[in-house]
Amino acid sequence: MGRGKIEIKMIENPTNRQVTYSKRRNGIFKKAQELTVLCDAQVSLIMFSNTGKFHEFTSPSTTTKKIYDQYQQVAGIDLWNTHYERMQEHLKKLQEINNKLRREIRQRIGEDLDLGDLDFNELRVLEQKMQAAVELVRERKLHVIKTQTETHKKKVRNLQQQRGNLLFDIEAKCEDPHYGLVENEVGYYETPIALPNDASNLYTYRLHQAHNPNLHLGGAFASPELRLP
Amino acid sequence: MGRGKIEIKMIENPTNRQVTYSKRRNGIFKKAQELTVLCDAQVSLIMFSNTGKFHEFTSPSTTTKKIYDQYQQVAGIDLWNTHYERMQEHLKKLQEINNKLRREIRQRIGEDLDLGDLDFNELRVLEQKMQAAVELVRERKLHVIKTQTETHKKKVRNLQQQRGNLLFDIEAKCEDPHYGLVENEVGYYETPIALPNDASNLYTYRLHQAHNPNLHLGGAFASPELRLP
DNA sequence: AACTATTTATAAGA
DNA sequence: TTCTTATAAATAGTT
Repeated sequence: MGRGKIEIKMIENPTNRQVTYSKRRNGIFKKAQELTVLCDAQVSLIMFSNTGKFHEFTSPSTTTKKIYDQYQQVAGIDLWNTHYERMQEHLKKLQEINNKLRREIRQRIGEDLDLGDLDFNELRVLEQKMQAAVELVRERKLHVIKTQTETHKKKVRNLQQQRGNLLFDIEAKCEDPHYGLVENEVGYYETPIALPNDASNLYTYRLHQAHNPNLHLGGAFASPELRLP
Repeated sequence: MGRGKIEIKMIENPTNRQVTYSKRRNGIFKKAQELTVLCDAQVSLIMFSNTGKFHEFTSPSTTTKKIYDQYQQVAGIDLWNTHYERMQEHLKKLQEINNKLRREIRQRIGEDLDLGDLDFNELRVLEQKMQAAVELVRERKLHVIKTQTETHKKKVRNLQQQRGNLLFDIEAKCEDPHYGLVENEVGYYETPIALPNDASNLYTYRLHQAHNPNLHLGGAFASPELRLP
């Protein structure tokens, strides 16, 4: 269909070839488009020229992926097999590791089913390991409780010292006639300080002592009635 | 290009449509083939008729997969993203579970790093669980060793009985003047029987006794010198 | 890219 | 479907 008939073989002249490619490509795309409309078909047409240029046509009613999925269904193959299989293998391996780990845990939990195929020696070794591990956890536990206790002791010591200082201060101020006892007490003890748990009852105790005017505190206080005028 | 010009719109008559589809499909395939040869291009042409019939053309120098791989490179998309991402997620989840399991095991092994962020109470609970598990393993161990011991005891008893029978037989045959003592011994003891571990020394012992002509066995044997002529 | 002589594709009919 | 054939469409070679 042209000025002359041509043989269907590779066009040697690159320019010619490129021109022909362009013309015929358009021709095919047009035909594909017409077929799509005329016959309500779905077409996916992908082309790469020998220079690597890419062109595609896809029927408007579909997408390249849809066509591709359909293609695979019909062809009964999975073009992604390699990739997919590699992932599947990875999944399988992880799953296996997972199961082994679970079994190990179950053994260490002492589940019958998983101890079933261990012989005496294996059980002996397992028991030793577990016992050793329990010791480690126990040590850790003791370490934690020891640390905690020490921290609390320190806090208590601290508070006791604070209390001592307070008493000292109060004593000093009682000897000064300008300071009233009550004001001083309120001023000191109504400050809302957040205290650690274990020290709170100690603090409460001090408060009671301090508020009871009938108690002698370190011999420095006396009830008003007993005071010398 | 035909007896009359046609409008490019869906052919309502199904038969007509089918015929046109068939004719034009062949036309496009021919054009695709020609383009492939003339211009050294790579073409992938996939078509589904509205009745679901599938046809494809692929340039001989390539494959559908190659074309689509190229397509994805050029288009910068991954048609398999959805699928792929789902698998990736699955992998990630498995990996996470894996890590948790490993950590649990490491805790039960007593590794410092993994006990680090447990508080006293958590450690106490863990210790209790582990101790209980050790007990289970110990019980299982004892059960196994008990079963094993009983099995061995049975075997020993069995062998002792066999020995008794043998002695009885030998005694009987010694009283029979037709049987030589030596032949009998060889006949009985050279039979290569596979014996369970713990019974082998017992057997050896019997062999020694039996081969030593100077030992009295149940009073039935006498050394040749002492034998009455 | 446009032109056009010619080849090719195909619509309609058989 | 396939063949035929009149005619539309595509395009090779040219400008």
